[in-house]
Amino acid sequence: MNLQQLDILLAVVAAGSFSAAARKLGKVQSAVSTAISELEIDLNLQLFDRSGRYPKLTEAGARIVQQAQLVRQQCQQLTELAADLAGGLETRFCLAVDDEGQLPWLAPVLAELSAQFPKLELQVLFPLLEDLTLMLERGDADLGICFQPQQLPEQFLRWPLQQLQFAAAVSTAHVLATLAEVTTADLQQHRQLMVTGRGESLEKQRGRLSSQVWWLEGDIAVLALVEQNLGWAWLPLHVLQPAMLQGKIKLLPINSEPAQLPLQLELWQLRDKTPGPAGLWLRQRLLQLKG
Amino acid sequence: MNLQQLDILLAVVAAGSFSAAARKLGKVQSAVSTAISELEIDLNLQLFDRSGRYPKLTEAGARIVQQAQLVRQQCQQLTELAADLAGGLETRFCLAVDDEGQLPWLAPVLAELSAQFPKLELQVLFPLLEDLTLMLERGDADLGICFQPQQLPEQFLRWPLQQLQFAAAVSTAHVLATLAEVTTADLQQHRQLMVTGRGESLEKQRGRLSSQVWWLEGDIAVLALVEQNLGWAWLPLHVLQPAMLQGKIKLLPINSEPAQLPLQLELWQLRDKTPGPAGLWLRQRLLQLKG
DNA sequence: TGGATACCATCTGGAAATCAGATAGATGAA
DNA sequence: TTCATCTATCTGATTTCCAGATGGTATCCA
Repeated sequence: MNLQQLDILLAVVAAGSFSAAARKLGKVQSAVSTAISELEIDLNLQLFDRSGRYPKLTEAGARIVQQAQLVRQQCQQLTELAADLAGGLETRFCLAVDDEGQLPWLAPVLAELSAQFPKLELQVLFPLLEDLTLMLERGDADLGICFQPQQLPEQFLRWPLQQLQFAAAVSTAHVLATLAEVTTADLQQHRQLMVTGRGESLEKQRGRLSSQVWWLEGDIAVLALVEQNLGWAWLPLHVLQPAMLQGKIKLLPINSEPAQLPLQLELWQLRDKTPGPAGLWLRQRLLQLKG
Repeated sequence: MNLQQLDILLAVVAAGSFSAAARKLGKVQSAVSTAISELEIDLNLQLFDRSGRYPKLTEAGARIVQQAQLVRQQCQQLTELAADLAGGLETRFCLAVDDEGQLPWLAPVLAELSAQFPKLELQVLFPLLEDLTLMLERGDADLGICFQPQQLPEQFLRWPLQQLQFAAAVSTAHVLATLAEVTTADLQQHRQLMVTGRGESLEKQRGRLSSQVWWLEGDIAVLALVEQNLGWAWLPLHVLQPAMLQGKIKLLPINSEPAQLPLQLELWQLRDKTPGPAGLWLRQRLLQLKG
């Protein structure tokens, strides 16, 4: 069996006769005739009923044509994939996002990415803090979305994205929730819930006020424990919102500083790495999203 | 691009080297080498890194191999389908069942059929009474499951299947449900709900007692209207059972005849039609189900 | 370091498949 | 019946395909 034979078979079905298919394929009629004959021999099946003026598909032939179309589609996909890869498309693209709390605004962009690069194999991971920079450094991730750090690393190219508002929150059942105004001294006396990566770093101490801290991997986990009244925490507003609307938690009104603390979100990429078309597209799309 | 090239590619990946693949394929090493080379030229992609002793798939090559396997699978399916069809497998098999109320016991058999003939294209229809015989006669259906008729047709081969128990039932809210014993005279005075096909026939009058009848296509519809207290009906016990357990309907105790009326289920096939392997298997399986 | 082994790329002549064109027979419409 | 159009088959020329030989390279081991 042969790909050409299948192509010819499909052409014959589309054109309605061997001769017409031959004309359309730029071949001689005899070529088509023999190709079909040999396909019939190979499959040990009569595909056409030639008793009339025009060849007519047998029932078995019709089934075979269906399957032949599937084969052709897969071949088509293969050549398209090859063309994409030859054009430099990444075989695998890994986006590292600091915390899955970003997903709500990120998911629509990923949907666009999927439409733009249907053959791309995408991986989205949520490493926190220094875990993310480590992945970028190692080349395990191609592009990173994270918060502006206190000490700026040299090996990365960085672009600003949107600002996220952080606020301090507690369960409505918490002692702090009863106060009309809260001081940092108040905060220091209660357990603080904080986000951590899997290693140690200075970065994760940012925002620490309390001496007693529980560390959790991810905003979602922190929020869950805040709801369970296990402490207070700084969290992005959009992560807090649903629980606030349900009346489970309350924002803390802090006296000496603004109740809401803005943090700059950034897009990172290893300086000496040239991204492929999907990486370029995604970078550009994320930057224009900011404006 | 070529099917052979893809085969060779897969063989190389499996064997780990061009030479080993050649040995396994019964070809010369040069054939494999040129085949891969030309595939690379066709796809405009480097599939292997040849810098080492053994060729190593590139990342792009790995993606291509995945897709090549899909192509091969579809081709495999095509040849298997061709072999099945060449072996006489029906391109399409239509089973006609008198009423979908039979499905509970029939579905497991169809599951077995699916396992036995995975490539078969099955159609299951539920024509009633004379609609079913018409479909068999016309060749629209290959095998029929229906009730033993009053006048026996000559053009069919017939095999007995199991017996089904029929009973008369009404809604628990019906006047007849209050009686401790019911006579045919009682039944004659209330609306009877009966099954009908889409045409007219004598057969559908069987079991008619009342002068006032509503006709419905199928037991399910009849049961639904019985539950709505729109009349009484003869129905198979296994159709009545769920509604009985829910207390929606009640069986009628009839004085002069047994409360339950058995009807013989039969398997039908056009006398001069030779079935394919799936038809033969299904017939045999249904008959051994009876014993 | 040098030899042995297994690997890949390339070349070449002969075998095999493929193709275009010609021919003959068949069908269906006018 | 005639004519246009179809399919099957044959044939010689071209092209492709293949096995084998050869040379260069990577890896292992003494």
